[in-house]
Amino acid sequence: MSENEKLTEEKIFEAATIVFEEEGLTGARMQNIADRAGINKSLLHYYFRTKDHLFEAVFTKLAKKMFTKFTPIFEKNLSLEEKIRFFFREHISFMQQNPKLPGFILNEINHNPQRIQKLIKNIEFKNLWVTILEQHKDELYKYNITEETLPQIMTTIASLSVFPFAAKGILEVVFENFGVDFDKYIESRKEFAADFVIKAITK
Amino acid sequence: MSENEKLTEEKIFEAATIVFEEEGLTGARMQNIADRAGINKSLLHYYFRTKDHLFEAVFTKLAKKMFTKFTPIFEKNLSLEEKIRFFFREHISFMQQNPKLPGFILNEINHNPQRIQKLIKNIEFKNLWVTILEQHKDELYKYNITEETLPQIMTTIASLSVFPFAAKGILEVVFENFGVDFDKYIESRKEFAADFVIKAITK
DNA sequence: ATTCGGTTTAACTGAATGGTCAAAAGTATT
DNA sequence: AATACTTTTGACCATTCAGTTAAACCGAAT
Repeated sequence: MSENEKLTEEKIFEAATIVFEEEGLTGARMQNIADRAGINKSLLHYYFRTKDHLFEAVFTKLAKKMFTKFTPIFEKNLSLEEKIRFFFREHISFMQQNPKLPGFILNEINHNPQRIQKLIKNIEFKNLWVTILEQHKDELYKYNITEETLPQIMTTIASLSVFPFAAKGILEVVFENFGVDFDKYIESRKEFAADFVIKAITK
Repeated sequence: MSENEKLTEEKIFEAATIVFEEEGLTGARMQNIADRAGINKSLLHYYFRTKDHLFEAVFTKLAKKMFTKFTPIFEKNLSLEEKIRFFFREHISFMQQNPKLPGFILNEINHNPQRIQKLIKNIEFKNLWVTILEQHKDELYKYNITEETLPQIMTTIASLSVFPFAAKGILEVVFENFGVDFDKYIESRKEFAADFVIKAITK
């Protein structure tokens, strides 16, 4: 039954997502995934032939989910400052709901960098830069942004948003000693990071 | 012979460091480590009884190496601005020589957060804050730093320094599309990050 | 009711892997 | 040179794990 089939596949996918995020590709066990999905291990191999197939499916979906969160900024009709604020709000909110995603993706890509090539090969980077340049010609001059500093600024923005989640395991423990609550810290980071960047790039 | 013993143990340690950094705890194979060290697999177990022992030894050493790079700032007799510049120069230089370390440590801690507790339990965080407060009382007022914003600023500084290495696998591929060289990017980041932070916190 | 497609299960396989053991090789001590 | 010790090795073991197989199950079409 196709109805049923989608259901099992969905169950497997969800279970695999949890286990892979938690244990990584090498640490994940097919038996563990099967147990979580409430099915037999053979059924895993019936739906996804090998562990690598299953991982590839899960990883691709999650990575796309993550990276597509970066792109809508280029489409919106907002000022640069508004875009920066919009990005931090949206991106951090997304990660609040998927806190293990950043660490998982960073780790798996570091471990196997070829993986990313498939994901971003269909992005036109030249166009992307041209788009920004056209949309914000005047603003780029108003701020300290040149073709030279753009990579620094882009990675800085990504840093401020992603790092707290990638380092969650450390920060939670360190914060405990300072009496800081991680969730509140994250909540206030949406605005702090935006303010910080805007302040830094304003002439 | 103790001379020889140190040598083999050192060889094992170096081999294990490379393999663990590359493959992680779960992905690393004892046979692989033995091969790289040019010794028999049994000898691994003679020096470090189990895989976990060996990992614990390697991880602890690397993590200490990493975290101690954060502390000397608190001892130096420099202005806050000088300290920030000093930190980015030193910390990024250190990671240039150990580019896989950040990703490795972040990942292993996320996977097993208890690990970090052992490492930082002997750091007195209350003292640390008092130290900063006393050393830079006037400066903290001069800049936009309060006890409220300190966690945000500390993690921001860490972000800017660590993230490019934690995301190395992604950035290298993305940069390629922009014609940017990762090593040059890192080199210029030492100054950029310092400028960026100082600009942002200056009233 | 029977056949037929897809689905699910239990039992199994073979390779990989962490770890052990007893013997060999090497070194220091007397 | 004999003894006692540590270091190194190769063969071996038990377990874990991804993946296979053949049979049972189940709902629908004939």
